[in-house]
Amino acid sequence: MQIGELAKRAACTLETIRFYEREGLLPRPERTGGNYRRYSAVDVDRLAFIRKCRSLGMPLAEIQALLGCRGRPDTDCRVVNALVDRQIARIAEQIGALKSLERQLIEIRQTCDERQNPEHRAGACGIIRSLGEAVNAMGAHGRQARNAASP
Amino acid sequence: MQIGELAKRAACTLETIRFYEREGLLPRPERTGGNYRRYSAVDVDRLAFIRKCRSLGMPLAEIQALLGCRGRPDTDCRVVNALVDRQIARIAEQIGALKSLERQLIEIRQTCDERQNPEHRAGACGIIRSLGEAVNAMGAHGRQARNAASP
DNA sequence: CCTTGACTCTGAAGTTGGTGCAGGGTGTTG
DNA sequence: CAACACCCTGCACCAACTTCAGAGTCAAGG
Repeated sequence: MQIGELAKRAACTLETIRFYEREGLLPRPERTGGNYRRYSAVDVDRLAFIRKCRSLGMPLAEIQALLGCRGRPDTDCRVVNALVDRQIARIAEQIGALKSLERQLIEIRQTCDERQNPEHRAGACGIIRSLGEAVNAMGAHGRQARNAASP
Repeated sequence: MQIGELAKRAACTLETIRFYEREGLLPRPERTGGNYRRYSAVDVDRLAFIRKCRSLGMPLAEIQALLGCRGRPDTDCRVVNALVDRQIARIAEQIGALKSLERQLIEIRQTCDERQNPEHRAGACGIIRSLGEAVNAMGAHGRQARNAASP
């Protein structure tokens, strides 16, 4: 099959596939006479694995490691467990950080009391004041949720 | 004060300050004879505001808008409310997506039964198998948590 | 006066995980 | 032979910074 078919089966784009190839997650495939990439069922499996891992939020470097374990069945699978555990820990940490953000935002939101500010002037708005105050007792050890503001 | 002092007070790096200047979030400051940036208390406040908003996960474009509201006290503060509400909604959505990931990862983690696989061989590890399976009934409408895997 | 060290400057490139586009080539069908 | 779908490469772009190279500034010590 060619790249469009593979993309359809993995529900991703052609660009993503070529990107994974550049990054070394997918092997360089054979080419047809017209220089088209040609893929097989093995590639479908491998790409499905990668996309599944990505959908679980794993970084490509760790997916790379998991693919290695997958290819060598004698690998100690505690390596695999460790990677998954690390991912679980990361996600849990992010959830914690986001919940903290959510609490703070809701608190800040409530400082705009519509009754005390019936003309809706920003100068009297508690939100602007709240946001000007120093960061107090933020989430944990100085590390912030770096990507909390993704689109 | 010069940039290092401002960075210390805002608990950020020099590069971040220069970056905000390039992006138009901080005004271009006066310079000393030696071409060093010189800042005042107003800049400390403004930067603190920006960092607070960033710590709450807001994108720079929205912080820009909030800074505008902050500068013009007659602005209708419902604009501010809308920005904060939007941010709360984003955070809530992200928490939901991450919780779904967490559930899936924990489920997958449990497929490595240490009793059934006493030699810890990856070939017999249920995790590798689970990760190869198709993505089934993932979080909501095809949209994934793009940045779930931030370091 | 000179040197050392702390501080600052600019501009460019790297990070992550892709997305989008321009400008072309290939292959099938009518 | 034209239209169209499909594919190719290589580069630029997104957010929000971070890192780096190479150079300039300034105060204190010898």
